[in-house]
Amino acid sequence: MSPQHRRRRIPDATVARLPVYLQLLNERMAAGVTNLSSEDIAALAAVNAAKVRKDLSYIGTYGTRGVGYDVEYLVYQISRELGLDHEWSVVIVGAGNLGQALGGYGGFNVRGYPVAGMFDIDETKVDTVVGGVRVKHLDDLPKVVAQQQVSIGVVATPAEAAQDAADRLVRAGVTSILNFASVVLSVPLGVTVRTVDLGVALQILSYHEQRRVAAATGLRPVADEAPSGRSA
Amino acid sequence: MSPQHRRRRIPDATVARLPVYLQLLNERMAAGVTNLSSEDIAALAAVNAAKVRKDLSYIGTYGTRGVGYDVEYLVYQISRELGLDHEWSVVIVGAGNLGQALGGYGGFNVRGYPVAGMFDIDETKVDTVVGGVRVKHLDDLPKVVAQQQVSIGVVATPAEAAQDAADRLVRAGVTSILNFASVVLSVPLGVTVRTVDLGVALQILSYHEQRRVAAATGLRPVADEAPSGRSA
DNA sequence: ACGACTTTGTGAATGTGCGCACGAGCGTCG
DNA sequence: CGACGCTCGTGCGCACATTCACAAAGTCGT
Repeated sequence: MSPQHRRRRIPDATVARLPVYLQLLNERMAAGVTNLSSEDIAALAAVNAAKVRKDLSYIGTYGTRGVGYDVEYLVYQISRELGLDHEWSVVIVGAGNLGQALGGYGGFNVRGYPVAGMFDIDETKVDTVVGGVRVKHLDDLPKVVAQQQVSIGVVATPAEAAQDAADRLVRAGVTSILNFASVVLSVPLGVTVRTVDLGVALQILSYHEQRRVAAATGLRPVADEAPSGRSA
Repeated sequence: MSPQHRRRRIPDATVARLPVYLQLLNERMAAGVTNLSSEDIAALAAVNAAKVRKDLSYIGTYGTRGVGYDVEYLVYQISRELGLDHEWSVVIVGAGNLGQALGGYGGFNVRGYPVAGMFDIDETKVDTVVGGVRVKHLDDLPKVVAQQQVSIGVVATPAEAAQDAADRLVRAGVTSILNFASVVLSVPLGVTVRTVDLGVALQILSYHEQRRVAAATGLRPVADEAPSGRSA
């Protein structure tokens, strides 16, 4: 009835998939496709069609029965839901190996996340230029965050320095942190942290490898039941 | 209890947390701590204590009631369960910005994932040296994978080349893929893929930011403007 | 040696997400 | 203009995940 469909809480699992849909919809749109069914999207995203429909239903009713979804309109709606209708400046803390790669990546700007500043505590790195951005001293962080209305911070420091970096970001007013260090950051309530840890990802993979090896060498009686192979 | 505790299927959610526990246990061990209770671990990992106990119960009963867990023994058990009792060679496909950062990162070797080779299709990149590894042509991939028994591959190519890279990895015999490209890779059953997408991570964060702003400005159902938002 | 205290391990309850299956709407064709 | 076919939106049951709550099992002090 009422369009308060919006603001209804969207499940985390769905929020995690929306960017994936958005990505592939953009790609198909660039290829000239104007309409896609939930089955089509499901195939492209390697998920269940019902899941696609349910996910999309959370952001509103934008499909046409008997036809499918208008790609352009859907892209617009998902983008708006994800807050991509304007740019979100980010600051990067840590100008080491990873920080430099991120700064030079370029993917930030393209996707609507311009790098408002890059910071390091190491004097020898300050004033070097990475990806068109000059590295500033960490003490200048609060000024930049305040002036450029930055709400997202990226932690690209070594593990030892990550908590301090996070503290400084929070104190400066950042409310979302993307953390690349192998540490569990402690932040006050109301601040969102997402950790992307290479080591964790590899260890999850090696767990599966390990099981595969164990299964192949057939050493456990209890092991294999369902032949339903899991994969992505 | 019984030794067949092992090989029981461990829930995905638990597998994703074990590396985090392992990380912090290692850190505390280095700091000289020999024993930790589930409460302690829970505090360090920012999760519920009951969850810690249940997670650990999946890999066996290694705690002592009234005391807690012996850190060293627990580290050993988790490591073994994750397949970290031996090294897993990895190959990296794509020697661009990201590939170079990964190769030079060093984190691979330290954590037991030595880089067996780095590959690119671009002739100008072949034979350059990155992080102590010489880049080889992608055509040499099968040889290296076979000779060094590599089972984990890293895709660090641009999105357009990612599927081809994955296909080559699979054909060469790799069964686990860590994908950094913004694409949903299609692989045969039995191959595990984990995608780490910077764009997705940022978009999840900006979704939360977006909600925060909407909440702060008083729940406008449709806000086509970006108001200046601040939060506590 | 025993009772008080601590902390684990786990059954049961609750919460969250997934996928089937089907009704509801839209377009199309006869 | 009505019947048919396609595809969306969603209610429902199932499986997985999280949290609670407590007995079991150990330690420690006296």
